[in-house]
Order: sequence, then C-alpha cells, then structure tokens
Amino acid sequence: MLHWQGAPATAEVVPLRAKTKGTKAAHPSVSDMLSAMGVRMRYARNSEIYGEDEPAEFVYKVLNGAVRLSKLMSDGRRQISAFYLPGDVFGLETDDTHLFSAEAVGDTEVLIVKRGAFLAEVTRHPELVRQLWAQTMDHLRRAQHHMLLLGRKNAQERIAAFLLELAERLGCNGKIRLPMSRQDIADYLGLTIETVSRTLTQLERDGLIAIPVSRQIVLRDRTALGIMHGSLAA
Amino acid sequence: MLHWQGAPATAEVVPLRAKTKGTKAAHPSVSDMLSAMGVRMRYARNSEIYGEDEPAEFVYKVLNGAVRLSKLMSDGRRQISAFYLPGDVFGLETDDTHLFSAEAVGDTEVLIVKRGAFLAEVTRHPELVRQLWAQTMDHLRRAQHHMLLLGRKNAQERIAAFLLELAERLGCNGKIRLPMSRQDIADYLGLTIETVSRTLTQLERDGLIAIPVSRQIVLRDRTALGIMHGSLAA
DNA sequence: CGTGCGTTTGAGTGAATTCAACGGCTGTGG
DNA sequence: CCACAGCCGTTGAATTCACTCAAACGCACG
Repeated sequence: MLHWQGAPATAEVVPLRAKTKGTKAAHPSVSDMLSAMGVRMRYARNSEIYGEDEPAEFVYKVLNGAVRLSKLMSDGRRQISAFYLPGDVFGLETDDTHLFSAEAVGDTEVLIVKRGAFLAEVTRHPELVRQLWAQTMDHLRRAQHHMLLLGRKNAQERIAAFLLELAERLGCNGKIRLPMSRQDIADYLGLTIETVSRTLTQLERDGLIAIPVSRQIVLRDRTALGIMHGSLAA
Repeated sequence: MLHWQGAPATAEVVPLRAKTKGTKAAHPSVSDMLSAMGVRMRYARNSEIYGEDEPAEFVYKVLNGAVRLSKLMSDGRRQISAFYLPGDVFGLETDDTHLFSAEAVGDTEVLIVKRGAFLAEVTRHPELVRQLWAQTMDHLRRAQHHMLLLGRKNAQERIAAFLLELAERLGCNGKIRLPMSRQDIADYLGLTIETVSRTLTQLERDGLIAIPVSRQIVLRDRTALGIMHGSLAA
C-alpha cells in the first residue's frame, strides 16, 4: 500500500513580492501580513512542501490548489489529518520541527514567509497573535470534528460528511471539483480506496449525488446527506 | 448503547480563593493566573461540567481526577475526543458555545474562572496570550496524533498507544491507575467495550502487561508496546 | 496503438461488532 | 450475616462491514 514514491520536488519561485513596505504600520490581519511579506511559490502535484521531522523554517498560505498534511507509517499506511484549501495558513507549530509532512495535492501555489521573520512581526502586533491563536483553535475544532468521523462512523457517514465539509469549505453550491484523488480521500477518512469508490457509486445509485467525471461530484440531496452524517444529537 | 443517564450534577464550591491580589503585576504563567483567580469546584463521578451547545462561560483547570470531552450522537454512539488530566486547562474555544460536553470521569476537582474575566486579564499580558496559543497548538498536536490511532490502526495498536500515552501523561513509571472505565476507553479509541476488554486480556496473556485489578495496569514490556503502536516511519 | 495511472467492480476473507450470558465486586436491606 | 440487586467487566458465538486480493475498465499521453 505504498503510495507515490515521492515525486520530484519541483518547486519554483515565481515572482518576488514587495518586501515590508517602509512603514511599520500595523497589519490589520495575518492574511495581509503574509501577502506583504510572502514569496509566491509553485509546487507540482504530489511534491513535498516539507517533510516529517524537518525543521519548521517557514509559514505558508495556500493561494490555489490544495495541500495535504499527512503521516506515513513504516508499513505504508498513511493518515491524512487535514487538507488545506485556498486561504488557509499552515506550517506553524509549537515545536520547531514538523510532525507531519505537507504535500501539494494538485499543482499548487502558496505564499511562504520565513518563520523567524513572521514570528518577529507577529509579536510586534498583539492583535495578530490573537488572530493566529483563533486560527489554531479553529484547526483544533476541525480536528475534533474529524475525530468524530474516524471514531465510530461507517463508510457512508464518512463520505457524506466529507462531501458536505468540502462543499462548504470550497464555497461551491453543490458542484464539487475534487482537488484530491480517491487514495487521498481514503487516507483522510480512514478507509481503503476500494471502499471509497464503492460508497460513492452506491450514493450515486441512491440518487444522493452524481459523478459526471470521477473528479467532480454533484450533491443532489444535501438533506439526505446531512441526515446520514448528522446523526449527532444536540 | 446509551450510557449513563446523566448522573445528578452534584457540583459544589469548596473554598474561595483570594481574588486578584491588589497589584496588577504580570502573571508569570497561565497556571499561576488561574490559581490566583480561580474558584475550586468539586464534581462527582460522571457529572456534567458543561454540555454541548451550552454557552462557554468559564475556563477550567483540572486539579485532580480526570475530565472527558465527548460528543453524543442521536443513536447513542459516543466519541471522546480527549481526556484532561491534572494540570490541563480546558473549556476555551473560539466560539462562545461549547461544541463538546465535558464530564468528570471520576470524582474530580477543578479550578474555574469566568471566561470574560479570564480573557480580560489575559489580554493585558501578551505573554499569556502566547502561552495560551502554545497550549492550543499542543492540544491540536495531540488531536492530530489521536487521528492516527482512529484512522488506520487495529485494536491492539490503539490499546498499546493509549496505555503508553496515559503512562507518560500521568508520569507514572509503568503502574497505571486508570481513572476511566472500559466504556470510556472504548469511546476514546473508537472501539467497543468488548474489544477493549478482549484486547487487554490478550496483551496480558502475551505478557506485555499485567492487570492485577481492572482499574490498574502494569506495563511489563514497554518496548514491545512501543513497537506495536510505533509503526510510524520517520 | 500501446503504456501507465487512477478508478471501478467482483469474490472471498477477516477483524471487530453485535447479541447474549456469565462472573465478580459493592452496597443495601432484611 | 446472608441475600439480592446493580454495575462493571469478561467471555463466547454468530454476524457484518470493510478489507484484501484480483481483474478489468477508462482515460490521457507519448
């Protein structure tokens, strides 16, 4: 079950954004600050952005494409703990060593900033620290939500939840263009690729979704999907 | 599979710690600040500290005992996303509504502080914000680690990982006094109570652990346990 | 037109679940 | 002191859902 043999890390710098513009005026948001300080980089499909146990040198923000945060076990099993979509900031951890690796799901562009410079700038603006804290809490919330899936849900419930989550995060009304492969979905949901495939075709047979092409999914009955996954009580 | 029918929420205030002592001197740590501002409360076994969808009014720190953070599905399935042990701070989220409920695992004492007062005080000391941010990152790290278990590990690996994690967090050298029931363990690891029981007795037969009484577990072969759970590659 | 990759589908297996019964401990009350 | 109930944990037998192994399909690309 060993997946990709580490596609060549084809990453190239594209332009060179203007550096911190003279004035040390407060940055209204983390996003703005990254835009001001960041360098745009392009990563090819399946290339590694950083690896497990590597020193955490940079902070990243997804511009387009998608990034997966994953960990590989010695026997080839892989767990993807999160997908980062455009707008998401990632790569920041307490440790200065990454515990998971980050890879580009498809061809992906990110902004990168030196961790040291980033933290120095952030520290200067208490508001930014609060924002980053809030962001981390949000990631934690998402991780906790994901545990619900992984813990005690069957394949249908996982897939349903996944599709609804993705539709919401991509902000698309029912027509999802999947950035990731079936294998990625499987490793995210704790299933095998075969089970993901079977479950999707079953959902299509039941009329809850349509799959015009494999990387595109149309939510036909969001209510029904919500009911299957939303077996959460108040 | 509906567990406890909500034991009476027997919570009582014990003493009344000194309020913010005159001077607004910087608090060196979040822990100190909670100790200074907090009120000691006692919660009986299985009583609810706060419930899902309740407004987040307080911040808590475990003094002794243990707390579980859980969510219940309408059909009775339960997922425990974390256990909080003495020293852990919990109850702080971006939302001002709790997404999970928190219950005392055994008889438990916690310090509680009004969320508003807490945040006001924290905001006054940038260092505290950084500390809390680091704490949240740590919780995130733990959540991600937990996902590895829930995603693609078998029962033995989950139990082994759980025992090692608990031994480390409790700081006990091999002799674990379990604060929680088998059902709690099952709901934390995404297994059934029967599977937990069977797996534990199997590990005992194999000589990796000893179970003098059900709530006490002795790690006999940590290396072997580490190998089973540690099938993580570098 | 073949090759390679990602996806789908089928058949058989297996690990964990479900259903069910039993054992041990604790506290209560006769 | 014993009897009994209630809870928690263990054990057994049968079932099931997702997994493994295997093959075929479709599509893109050289």
